[in-house]
Amino acid sequence: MRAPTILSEENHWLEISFEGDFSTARTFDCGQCFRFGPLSDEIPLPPADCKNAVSGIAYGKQVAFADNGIHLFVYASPEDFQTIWKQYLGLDADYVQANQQIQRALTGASRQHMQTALEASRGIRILRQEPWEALCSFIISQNNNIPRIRKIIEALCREYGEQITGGWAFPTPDALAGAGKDAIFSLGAGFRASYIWEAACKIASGAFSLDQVQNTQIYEEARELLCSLRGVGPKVSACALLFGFNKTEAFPVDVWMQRVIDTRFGGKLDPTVFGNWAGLAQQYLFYYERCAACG
DNA sequence: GCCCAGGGAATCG
DNA sequence: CGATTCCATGGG
Repeated sequence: MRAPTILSEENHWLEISFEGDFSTARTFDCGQCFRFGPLSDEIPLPPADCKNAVSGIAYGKQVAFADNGIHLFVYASPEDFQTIWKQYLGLDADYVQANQQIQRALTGASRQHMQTALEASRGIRILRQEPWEALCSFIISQNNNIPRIRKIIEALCREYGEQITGGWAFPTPDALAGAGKDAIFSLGAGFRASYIWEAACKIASGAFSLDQVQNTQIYEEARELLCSLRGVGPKVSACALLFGFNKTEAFPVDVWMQRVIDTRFGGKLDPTVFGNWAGLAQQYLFYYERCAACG
């Protein structure tokens, strides 16, 4: 595949050409990340033909993204684009091939539905978030709704994250271990506070290694490692692996996805038919059901 | 197996 | 409007 290319730079906005599709709106609205929203007013507007500009904080930096349906626009330095955001957005992955694999995986009515979901979701990218942020965020996400998840995460960042231009970085495991579980509870995290704090302590002390999860190539082994943490079960581990550890074969099933499986696939859907791109297929099906199908 | 644990959103009556 | 339900996981 063709490598993404910086075409121009204006007002700190980079214009990027790349292969495949990219939808800023769908990528940042499909529930995979919690720290992006409408463009902050401290950031200059992208070129006039852009829609759906978003900004947020990841990898300890404020960043913004937009697109005009043809090219992608990134508010960042060219160096950061090459070393961080290109990978973050999955522009180095072959989504053309991924979509082909997803479309060919099924037959009959199932194949037809997958096709419909893909078209409605075209341009969603699986973001490659930081492992700790993804793990912590999806621990918080359990039995919870998105506005409240965002609120808890922002409180954690404001209280325990490093201050940077435009806000606060996601707090390190060290910082949250030092905070204590009562302090995390008092930010509104509820019963998840002890899960967050225990995970932070294990990672800060070296008793648990995120690098080991990252480097474990056998999916089931990586999943078991994560599930050894309290508060991390099948759903949370799948989300963390998909969004934070670049394990694109992860296939998170929450109540919505179970409903999709029951109503659209007769109660049976084997994620392994999508090979290493099961997680992308899951995002298409999930987004279609939650956002696109219901208008 | 069953209930419970924050709390805000969604849905119901 | 108020009341109820939802949510993913672990512990009692």
